[in-house]
Order: sequence, then structure tokens, then C-alpha cells
Amino acid sequence: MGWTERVVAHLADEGHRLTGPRRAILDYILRYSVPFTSEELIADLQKAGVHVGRATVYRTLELLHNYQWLSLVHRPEGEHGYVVAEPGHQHHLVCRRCGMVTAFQGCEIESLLGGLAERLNFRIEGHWLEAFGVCRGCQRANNERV
Amino acid sequence: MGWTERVVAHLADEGHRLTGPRRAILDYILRYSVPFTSEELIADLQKAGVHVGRATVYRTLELLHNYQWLSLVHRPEGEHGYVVAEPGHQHHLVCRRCGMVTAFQGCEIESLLGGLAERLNFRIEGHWLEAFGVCRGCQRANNERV
DNA sequence: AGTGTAGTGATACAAAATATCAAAAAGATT
DNA sequence: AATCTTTTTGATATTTTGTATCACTACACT
Repeated sequence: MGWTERVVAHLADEGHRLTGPRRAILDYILRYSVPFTSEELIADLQKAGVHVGRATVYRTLELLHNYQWLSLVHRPEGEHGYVVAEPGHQHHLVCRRCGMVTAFQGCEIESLLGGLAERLNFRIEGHWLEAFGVCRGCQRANNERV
Repeated sequence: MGWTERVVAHLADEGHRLTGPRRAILDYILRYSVPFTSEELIADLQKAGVHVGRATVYRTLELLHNYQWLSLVHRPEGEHGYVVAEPGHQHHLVCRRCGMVTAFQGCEIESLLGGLAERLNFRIEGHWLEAFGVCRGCQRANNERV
């Protein structure tokens, strides 16, 4: 079962309706290999001849983000972009060159934060970790060029 | 030597002028106990009768952020806010209730990411870590209320 | 005090996001 | 399949946020 189907099933469970525009957005989102912004999606849908109102795009992205079917990452240029995700704890590696995102889990950070929380009497409920650098492909591309 | 003086000295070192508006902004910034946005600062300065142009506020915040005298954190509501910081690697604990920010260092995350980078052939150049939860004060306040 | 230049601010402009609300369409019900 | 209830949509207006311009100001240095 692919991402779209899982999303669809989950939204239905939560009592949301599966509308044409939502389907169209879900289908389109999977084409992105790098993080995208709301405005980019709106423009791309337009160009692709998919007719969806801008408000609907914003609303749908927000909905998916709330359920963690989309994550926000910092793009090299500075703004936030959405990436397809799975609900649950996840982190991302973002390539500064090509923008590609790799998700990873394995979160030993919990323990690190645990000790900290104890010292500060701070009840930690979650965290946000994101790393950036240069992906394998871009390193190679760079070497070949030089 | 307080934060403001350190900033002032550093800016002078870097060849920047110490102007009235910059002074005013530096002085005002320290009043915040929670992260603030550019627009909030603009509005607050206005209310306080401190006359500084909006462009200048944006420019000054950007300047300070570039030198890491200000950090950006995710506020509970979702947007980014600035907090007073010290140059160098730093992370933040953000309280979901009151918005208060506590900085911390101790970054064993490096090693965690190091292993990951090796596995994925990804050259990691930096990361962004931020934790959120409930601070000591808000935990207590909550207990008393119940 | 005079001077070169970084910095300012009013304004206009551009971009990004939200509010409104009548109309459309999902999905349940019969 | 026709109806009904309610969510969802989309056109538009509006707000909010951020940037560009450029004549003018006032630092800092001599």
C-alpha cells in the first residue's frame, strides 16, 4: 500500500471527505524529489492544468501536515518546504546543493535530552532535528567537475 | 559586560556603525522573555514611542542574526521567532506554554550524525536541533491549579 | 568642523497567507 | 437514484509579511 493510499485511508478514518482536489494534490505531491512550498505547488498545479483553488492547496497542506503526512524542512535557501513523510518520529538530512531530503530515524537524542531535562527540570515532549550537508550524488558530481 | 555591550563591541570590530536606531533596537530586544518576530518588534517599538523605520528593523535583525547574536526558534504557534543568543553552536528548549527559551550546548549529536553520515555517504556540515516541552515554572503552575 | 560613506526611513511594491461566503459535491439515508 | 446534511471548495478581497528604491541623515575618522 503506497503513501497516497495510506493517507486516503487515514483521512477517511478521521472523518474527512475524499474530494477531487485533495486527490489531485496527493497525486501531484509525490512527483517532488525536493521540498516544495505552498506557492510552488500552487504554481505547478496551475502549469500542469490541474485546477485547484489556492485556498484549497493551503488547507490541504495544513491538513496533511497536522497528521504528519507532510514534514517541514529548512531548504538551503532559507525557507520552509514540505516533504512527504510518515506519521511518527522522523528526522531529515537536507542536501545543500540539490535539496534532496533523506529521512532517518534512530534517535539516540532522546537519551541526551533526557539527561538535560532532568538537570533543568524541563519536561521535554518532543524535538526537531535536521541536518544539512552534501549528499553522495552531489559530492561525486563535484569531484568529477574539478 | 552584558549582551548589548558585547554586541556593540563586536559590530564596531566588524566595521559597522553604532547608530541610534541600532542602539534602540538592541536595548529594546532585551525586554523580551520569549521569542519575538520582526513584525512584533516593529509594532512594540511603535507603541513604545521608539521611532524606527520598518526596513531598519528588518535589516538590524538580519545583521544580528548573521553574526549569531540572535537565533531563530520555532514558536509553539508555528512561526519563527528571534531569541537573544551568543555566537557559537547552541540549541534551545522552548516551553510550549509560556514560550520561554533556554539555551543549551553539549552536543553529542555530532557523533550520532557522524555514524549516520558514514552509512549514507552524506557529508554533514551542520545541524539544527530544538526541543520543546514544558518548563519548570509552567509545570508548577499547572500542578497548583489542579 | 569637514567629509566620505554606511545607514536610515518614507514609500511603493511584491509576495505569502488568511477570511469570507455562496455554490458545489461527498457521503449517509432513505 | 433522489434527497438531505454537512464538509469542502474556489473566487475574491484583504491582511500580513518582507523587499526595493533612493534622497537624505548622521556616524566615524581626520
